[in-house]
Parts: sequence; structure tokens; C-alpha cells
Amino acid sequence: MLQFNNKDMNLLILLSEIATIEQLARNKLDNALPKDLNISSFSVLNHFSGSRAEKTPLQLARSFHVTKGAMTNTLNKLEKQGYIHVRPDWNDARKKCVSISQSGIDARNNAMKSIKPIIDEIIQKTDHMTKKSLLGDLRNFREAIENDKV
Amino acid sequence: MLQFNNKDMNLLILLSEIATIEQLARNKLDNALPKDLNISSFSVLNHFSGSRAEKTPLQLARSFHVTKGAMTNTLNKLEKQGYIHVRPDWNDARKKCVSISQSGIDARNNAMKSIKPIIDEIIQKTDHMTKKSLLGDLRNFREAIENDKV
DNA sequence: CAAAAATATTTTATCATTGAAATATTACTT
DNA sequence: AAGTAATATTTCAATGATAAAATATTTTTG
Repeated sequence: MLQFNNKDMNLLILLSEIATIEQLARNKLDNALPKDLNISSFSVLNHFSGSRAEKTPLQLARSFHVTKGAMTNTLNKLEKQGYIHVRPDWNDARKKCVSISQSGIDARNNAMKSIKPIIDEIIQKTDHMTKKSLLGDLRNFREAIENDKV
Repeated sequence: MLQFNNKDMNLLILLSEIATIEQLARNKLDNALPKDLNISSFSVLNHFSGSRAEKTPLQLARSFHVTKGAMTNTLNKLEKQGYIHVRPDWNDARKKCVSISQSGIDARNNAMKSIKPIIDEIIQKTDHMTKKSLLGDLRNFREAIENDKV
């Protein structure tokens, strides 16, 4: 009768698990973070801790799969807080160049400290699972369904 | 120097993958759904397609890991649309009992039809992955980190 | 039994995100 | 070189979520 098969339902259930985990993790981290940093801002700072190379707002929006408007918001906040530097791109006046400041690095490290207990708790509770294959599977899954057109 | 080890960073990366997948899937489905149903409303309807037993708003909020206020919102919308029945609990005037209506079932089935292409597309792109183990892993992961206190 | 605590729902203010429109700049086309 | 298309960012209104307070009811406790 219904045009949905087991595979369809399993995928819906899988997506629902992902949404649930996302919500749980987001709330836990949000509550643990210093109150001047939400997850979006923290993620941007954390992104720059890997590579400190300058990025444009659009590049960042694509990295995080948020809209350009959302990234404008986040970057404005971070700039007001002094956690990032934003300068014009001298070669292309449409663009801006974003980089992390020293106090941004400090804020990121401080935020890391504040979420460490959450991280430890989750690791302790989930370490018996094969997180290596889980991460690989999720990465493949994400790459399969993403088609950037932001 | 930094108090974070590889396990910590891997967990952050894993959570970030999960958040990204959630965002991608949510946007795809949101755009594909009939415009009178967002994912929250659809999820509630879909929930009742499994078991049509009555649930209280609090039970539903816990199932979906959203706040009670958010569930109030979603249920109000669904009730105005005629997709659910809401009645008082005659034994406990604090509670309400929520169930799906026939037109709710129809709306759910119709919504299913409209997201079928998205589902098929994701399945086609990810079928080579061991989704069975992925679902199990995610389920364990979710159960490990959830501690309901809504 | 009365007071206090717990439970269930709703309300309120706030906030982050989205999609679309607006603005500005650069690249392409002919 | 002018006009059109593409690109980058910002603005705006609408939406859906949160936390906390408000309200109402039931349960527990002393």
C-alpha cells in the first residue's frame, strides 16, 4: 500500500538519530561554553586554530554549511568581541579577509577548557564503540549528500 | 601545551560531521516537504504512524529532545491544521492526550510521497556504505549521551 | 488537613537561522 | 567600452528553538 520500503524507513530513522545526537550535543556544549561564545562562534574560532590562513566570509559559510547571512552575523559578533580580524581584500573589493586574533586564540583555548568535561564524559561513555569507523562512515555520508550551492 | 589530545579532537570532528549532516538533511527535507509541514510537525505525525497510542505533550517533547515550549508550538499548529486530536486527561487535569487524526495520517503519507525523491537520492548515494552498522553505532552513541531531564 | 514540592502545560523574551532582496564590485561578452 | 552576468556581502522579515517564569493541578510531607 505505502510506497515506502525498509530502506527508506531505515534512512529516516538514521537521519532522526543524527538529528537527535546533534541536538543533545549542541545543548550540552552550548551550556558548557563561556556565555560570550555560542557554538557557531566557537566553531569559527576553532576552525582557525587548525589553519590560521585567512578565509573569506563565503568560504567560512560554505565550510559550516550555513547561509551567508548567518555567517555575517557570527563574524560581526566575533569582530566586536575582538576575537577576529577582518580586512578588505585589496585585490577584490567585494571580498573580506578574516583571520583569528590573539585574544581569539585565547578565547578558543579557554572555551576548550570549559567544554573539556563534556568531551571527556562523552568519550568515556562511547569509547567502546568503534569511533574510528564511525567517523569515517559519517564523513563519507556527509560528502555523499552535500552539494554546495550556498 | 594544550590540554587536548587526539581523542578529544576526533570527538569534536565527529560531532561537527554530525551537525553538518543534520543541517544538510534538514534543509533538503524542509524544502521537499509540503509547505504546510515543517520537519518538526512531520516528525510528530510520522511518530504516530508507528504507534497510534496517545502520548502527552511532555512525552513527545522527550522523544524528540525538544523543550516543552517548542512542543506546545508544534502541537498547536498541528491541532489547528486538524492533523492531531488533543483531549484532556480525565484522570489528571495537568495532562493532555495527543493522537493522530485520519487527515493527519493522510498528511503524513502525502509528505512521505513528497520527500521520497530526497530519500531515494540519499540512499542511492550512500548505499555502498554499511548503513546497518552506521545506524547501530549512532543509536548506541545517542543512547550513551542522552540523559533526559526535560 | 494544610503547606510545600513536584509535575504538566503555556507564555514570554531572546536568539540564531533561513530565504530573498538589496547593494556593491568584478568578470564576461560582443 | 558598454551592458550583462556573476560574485560577495549585508539587510530584512519570518520562523522555530531555548530558558525561564507563570499558571494550574496533583502528590508528598509533616
